[in-house]
Amino acid sequence: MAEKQLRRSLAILPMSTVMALTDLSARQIRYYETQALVHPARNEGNRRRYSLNDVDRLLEVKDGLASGMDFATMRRLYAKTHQVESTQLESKRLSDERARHLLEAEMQQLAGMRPPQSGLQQRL
DNA sequence: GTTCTCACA
DNA sequence: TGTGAGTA
Repeated sequence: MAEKQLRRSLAILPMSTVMALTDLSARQIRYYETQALVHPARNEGNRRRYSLNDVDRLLEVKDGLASGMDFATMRRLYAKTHQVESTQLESKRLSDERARHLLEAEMQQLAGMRPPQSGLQQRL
């Protein structure tokens, strides 16, 4: 099972693939990196290589931004996400889906959007 | 051909 | 955030 988590972290996707998967421009993807929102690996030729987790993160950043969140907020949010994922791996108590909903709920709250008792929050 | 960094009539 | 320049 740690196998799946490991594969998701393999940085093998080139910029073109990530662009297609996220519908973001190369410019935006690189910019988010300067904002410490994603940390792609580099190959021998200094080309960025993204993992499935990176793509996932980029997608989260995308709608986080759409919800009016700023980079600082998302950075803080991801620091928590790491804790959530670690806990998940250690205790095996949370499924990937559940962790994702947790993240989304937090995004909503931090963004000061919908009240915490609506939608996502209830399904947790 | 693709991606990288840097810079901005 | 887009785009063009000059590379690797």
